[in-house]
Amino acid sequence: MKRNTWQREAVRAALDKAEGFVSAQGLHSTLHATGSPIGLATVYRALADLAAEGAADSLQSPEGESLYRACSTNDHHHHLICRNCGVTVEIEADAVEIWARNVAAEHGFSQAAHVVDVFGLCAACAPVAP
Amino acid sequence: MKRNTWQREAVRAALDKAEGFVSAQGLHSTLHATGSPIGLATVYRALADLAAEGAADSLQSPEGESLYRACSTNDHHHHLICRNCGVTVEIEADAVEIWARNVAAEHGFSQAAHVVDVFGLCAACAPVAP
DNA sequence: ATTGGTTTTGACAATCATTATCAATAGGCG
DNA sequence: CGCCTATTGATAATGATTGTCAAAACCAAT
Ligand SMILES: [Mn+2]
Ligand SMILES: [Mn+2]
Ligand SMILES: [Zn+2]
Ligand SMILES: [Zn+2]
Repeated sequence: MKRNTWQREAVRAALDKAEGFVSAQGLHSTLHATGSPIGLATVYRALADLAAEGAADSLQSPEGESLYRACSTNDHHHHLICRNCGVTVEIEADAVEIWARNVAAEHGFSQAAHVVDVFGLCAACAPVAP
Repeated sequence: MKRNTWQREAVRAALDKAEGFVSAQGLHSTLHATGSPIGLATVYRALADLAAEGAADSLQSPEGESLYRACSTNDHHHHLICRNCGVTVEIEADAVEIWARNVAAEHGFSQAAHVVDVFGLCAACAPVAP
């Protein structure tokens, strides 16, 4: 049985407060900055748990770091992410879902999953990082 | 000026022979297995160069490892990848390109790039890894 | 409220991929 | 051939992530 600890709640809360996708290291830094003595390994475990139970979305940054986000919906969706400030827009696109399913089927692939993310500069960041 | 070394050619050749996406570590192992004394750092550098000059495609595996492939075309395209054996199918889909461009524009994002990959089990691997 | 079994934590070590060093090596032009 | 310099590779360093395990915290049952 899963137990309730302030550490898990702290991670959940910090993830909710975050503007966009954040790394485990980054979230740990943020938590420490606010006075929390939570351990780094615990942050990693909490984020992995949240992702496993569907309470958080995760993706690999272009640099290969694992990033997490508390999304507003638990339905399957994708993201438009600012590569400068991390702000994220949730995107639903049935057309892409159907396309992915068909592409896999047409080539005899089963148990297909897909990674669809768009990275760019948000309107606020476009001026500062041309 | 860039010099020609047998190491660069060895990496290029090994990448051509590979069925699908491979990691730097994996390619280095393969090269060693065939008797090549090439160094690991050199494989990393050669792959980075090939990717930078557009001669190879690269992507992040779901586990966060960088994978490379010598694709048949240098045009922009995406991939359908067997997560068991690595065999890869190159996919072109204008509909997805247009969708990605529009999604970014609609939300005021500029300099947008996208990651679109489909992972599944190829027809040959479906039986062995249900 | 106290107990006791089980889960969770966290400091630290261990992994693993990737990158940085830097002396030795080897292209390639004159 | 000889020199200059890009490249190599053994090795150390880095950085994210995971493993270890004794101590601390949960929580259901007393
Ligand atoms: Mn989708
Ligand atoms: Mn595309
Ligand atoms: Zn931004
Ligand atoms: Zn396969």
